Parts: sequence; structure tokens; C-alpha cells
Amino acid sequence: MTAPLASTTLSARIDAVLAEAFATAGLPVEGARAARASRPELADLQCNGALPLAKSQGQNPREIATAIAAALAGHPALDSVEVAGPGFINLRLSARFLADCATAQGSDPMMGLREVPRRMVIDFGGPNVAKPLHVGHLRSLVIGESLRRILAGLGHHVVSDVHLGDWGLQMGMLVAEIRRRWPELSCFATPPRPPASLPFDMADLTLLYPAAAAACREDPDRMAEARADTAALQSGEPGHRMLWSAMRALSLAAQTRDFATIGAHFDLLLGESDVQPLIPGMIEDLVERGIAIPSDGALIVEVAAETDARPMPPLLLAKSDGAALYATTDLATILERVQRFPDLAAIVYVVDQRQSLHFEQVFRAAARAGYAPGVTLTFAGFGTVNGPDGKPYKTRQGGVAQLADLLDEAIGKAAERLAPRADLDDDARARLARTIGIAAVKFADLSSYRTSGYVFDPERLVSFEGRTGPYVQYACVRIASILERAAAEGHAPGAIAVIEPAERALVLDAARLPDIVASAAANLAPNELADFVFGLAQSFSRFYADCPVLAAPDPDIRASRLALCALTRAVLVHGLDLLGIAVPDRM
RNA sequence: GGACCCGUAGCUCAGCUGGAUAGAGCGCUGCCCUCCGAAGGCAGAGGUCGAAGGUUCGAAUCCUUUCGGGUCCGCCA
Repeated sequence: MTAPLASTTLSARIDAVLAEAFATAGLPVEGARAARASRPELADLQCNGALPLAKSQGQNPREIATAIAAALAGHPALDSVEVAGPGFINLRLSARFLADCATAQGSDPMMGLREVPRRMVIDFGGPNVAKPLHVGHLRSLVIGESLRRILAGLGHHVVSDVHLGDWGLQMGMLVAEIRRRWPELSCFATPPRPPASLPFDMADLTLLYPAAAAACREDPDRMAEARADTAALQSGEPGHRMLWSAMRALSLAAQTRDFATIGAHFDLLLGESDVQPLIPGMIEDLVERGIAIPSDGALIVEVAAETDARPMPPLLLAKSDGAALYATTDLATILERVQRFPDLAAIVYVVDQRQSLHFEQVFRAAARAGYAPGVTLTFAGFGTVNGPDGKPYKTRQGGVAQLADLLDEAIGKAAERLAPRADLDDDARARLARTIGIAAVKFADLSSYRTSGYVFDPERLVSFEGRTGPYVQYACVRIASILERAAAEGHAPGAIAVIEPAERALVLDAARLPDIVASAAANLAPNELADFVFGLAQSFSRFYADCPVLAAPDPDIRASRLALCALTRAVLVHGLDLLGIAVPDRM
């Protein structure tokens, strides 16, 4: 969905060298790409491009590889070129070339990689009014925020929208429940007046919804009442609107606090309610054009295609009583976004995987209606957070686990660990605990692939050792500490020389950042980036153990290693930033 | 009934368009702080990649079948 604008990355430079060699050998250049060597003791990079050419060229793959290797021989970027196994071309990069790349990356971690800018809306978060954020929202918020940063970092004009669930039957249920409990509220009087204050707070409100939903499930009369209130709200009855507006503000305030804690940024705080004015006209348009058709009293849009391998049920646009449904709202939201952003090129939905069929229907309906010409609609579903039983996570009490509680637990655990530290005042300690605790939770969530669900394990989410956010933060902090000491002793970073194996590994690893970011963007998969930062932090830890920096054998090596430290830190900090994870000065 | 996703080490998970000896973390065993921060490093044990076929020079990866788990399927969102 994106195209590179410019790149002077290590891989791009080597690919160009390979392409030239392929051409010299009279071969098509499609396979002229280098990958990380699967056996680092044999090579830095390997090219497998000779193998698939065997058939079309009618030659033994080793012969093809040998021809390519001959064309590569003596290139200044390469120290050695060897053909191995069935036809792998093993490349050892020259120290000079590596130093060049590392130096370039020192001033720009992304090595100039940008993409042709496009306007994108990214839709994530999606909390419902009156429901607190729970652990299920973690994935949407954390993945969505990271994708927002990754896409923006590549130069795209990204707009994030939280898409509140603030419309529909749930709101009617709440109104009905509240009227039963507080009939004296001024919004129920005639004429209705906005309530000066509400008799409930957010904590009460979060209990009202499950109570109302349970009542409606058990009692058809209560359900009928909720439907009537929903209809009244949607038709604009003033008292209903007043109460609705107050509830919405109350829960949005609480949710905004959670967004701030977890570091999710929203450019727009729009919701389902904001597109309701567009719906009557949209339905009229769809009916007039014959796209929406009556079926059993309801209004549907057929979205099945003849080429479908699987059945595609129609999209239900309006119920038999005329009321709109969430598919209607989601379709109208596309219209709204296209109107708001004339240059819109893509909408990315970071939504629960279970809604994939629903969005497929909405996307097809939008295509049939021509509502989003030239706009790529992408469903980036994520898996559910499960309990040990493999089903969506519930607390021991049977309720959902609140996100704020999980974050508090992680922050508390970090604070505990920092408690003995005398060098921090209370305020600094609290801020640091927050930075570390949040990093632990976010990194753990970002580590698994977007679509796979994972088992919710608080122990793992708030762990600080091993493959965790704090481990990567720790690497950054140690580097900062070395650089500080060096500066105090009057030593500055200097020209990079790649000598030791650990130095080579570090430079090769760091240089992958732009490739990883591009891939993470293309696949909408922040876990690739999480994997990368952890691997680079590991490479640094090995370098740190093997190669003394301040106590290096001579001043040139010390200057080079200081530059490598600075480079590594810049790349790690940039990668973590794209994941939405901050780095403290000390920890 | 129909469709989609998943099944990889004791546990939790990676594994990018098929490529050499399938990885990480946790847990377990043993080393390493008079040496730049041990939230660390090194070494080790642990896998018929659910099963069976097929495509291919080559399969955890692609196709078919099968078993097991999860999810969704017009008047909730």
C-alpha cells in the first residue's frame, strides 16, 4: 500500500550491487536481493536468487550462482563472495562499507527512507460509552498507536480517530435503567432540563450497563422499553439527548485519562453519533440507485460476488422498523471521512478480528456505492486476549479486567523495584516507575503478531527481565551512561571502524531498521519492530560484554566504539518511539 | 450446517515473498560483578513444527484430507 520515495539503506545499496551483477551475468534481476545470512559464521548476507532461476535458465543453480559471484568479485563493498550449498551466494561485507553505512545511520537512523506521502485515517480504540477500558482494548490502543507512529514516521499524513461506540441500543438500555433508578432527574421532567449534576459517577455508570443489559435479556418488557428509548434518543428527543450527552462526557473523560496513561494519541474523538446526520440521505441515495433493496421488511445491500469461494451474507442496512444498525453507521463513517479529507487515500481499521466479516461487508457495500473511490480500506484485525481456558479473558470474579488496573499493577511493580533507590526523589521515582511499567505492558502486547490472540498473563505483562520493554530501555540507559562518562572524561565519538565480530554484528543489525519499519508498515505488524529492537538490544549487550569502550586498547578504537554506542542508542530510541515506548535517562 | 483463524521446546510466543543445522523469553542445570550499570552476559539440557498425503532441487511456510481448539454467520454493537 506504500511506495518508497528514496533510500540509501544498507540493503538497498547491496541490492543495487546484486542487480548489476545479475544483469552482467545476463539474468533477470527480480531475485537480486540479499537477506540476513542464516549462518552468520559463513556470511553477513546471503542471496538466494540463483536457485529459482535454475529452471528458466536451464542451468544448474550452482553454475548460475558462480556466474553471479564472478560478476560480484572485487566489488569494494564486498570482502568475499562464496557459492555454497545448492547455490547460495554468501557475502561478507567490507569493513569500509559497513563503516560508511554506520556513519550515515548515525545522523539518520532511518537512512533516508521515506515513502510517497498519503493521507490516511487510522481507526482504533473504539471504546463504548459507559464501559471502562478493559484488557481487550489494550491491543487496539497499543497496536493502533504504534501503527500511527510507524506510518507517520514514513512520511504519511496520518489522522487517528477513536471512533467511540456512543450510539445504538446500549444507550437506550442505559437511559431506561437510569430513569428507573432516578426518575426525578431534570432531564426526565417536562419540559426537560439538562441535569445540573449527575447522581452517579463513572464507577457507578460502569455497573449500570451490565445491570441494564441483564435486565433486558431476561425481561422482554425491559427490552421493549430500551428499544423505545433508543428510538427516542435517535429521533432527537431533548431529554434523552441531554442525558446521553452527560453520560458520553463522563465516560470520555475517564477514557481520555486512560489514553494519556497508555500514550495513545487521537487527532479526532469522533463517534458513531457524529455520522448519524448523514444516514437518512445515504439510505435514500442507496435505495434510489437500487443498491439497497427490501428483504423481509428490512433493507439490505447484496455484497456477494460471483467469484466468491465462500458465502457472503448481505449487509443489513436498516431494520424492519427503519432503525439503523452498526453496519449503517460504519458505512456512513466512510462517507464522513471521505468528505472531511478530500485527499484521503486509505483507512486502516485496528479492530477485533471477530469483526472481519462485518467490515468485509461494509467495504464491499462502499465499493458498490462508489463511496470511497481511490481509498484503500484495510481491516487490520487483532486477536483476542484470552484467559488460561482459551476464551476471552475474565477476572476471577467473572467480570472483565480493567485496563487501568493492569497498568497500575505494572507501574506499582516498577515502583517497588525502585523503592530502595536513594538517588531518586519521590516525584522522579513515580515518573520512572510509570515509564518502565507502561513499557513492560506495551512491549509484551506488541511482541505477538497482530492477528494471534494471546493468553492474558499478568505475570508476563509486568515482567522486566528477558524479552521485555525494560530490557530494551536498560540497554539505552547503559549506553547513555557510558556516553556521559566519556564526555566527562573528555572523550568524544569518532570515526567508526568495524573490527571485532560483535561490532560487525551490531552495525549489520542496526542497519536493518529502515527495512523493518517498511515491512512493519506494509504488513501493519508492529511485532516485527518489537522483535528488531529486542534483537538489537541483545546485540548491544554482547558487544558491551566483549568490547570495552572506555577502557578500549587505544584512543581510535575508543572513539569508534563511542560512535557505535551513540548509533545504537539512536536506533533503539527511534525504534522504541515508533512502538510508542519512551526511554528514561536513568533507571 | 457453512466459512474464517490457530495447532512450533515443560510454559508463553516469534519464524518476513518456500532455502543451509527451526529461534527467543520464562522455567530448569552450571559458570561470570577487585573489570564501562547483573533489569546483564556465556554455556547446557529440552522439538517426528497436531497427523497423513501431495507440489518442489528444497516445505514449519504452498495444496488436499484428517484430528483438536477458537471465532463468525440479515433485524445487538
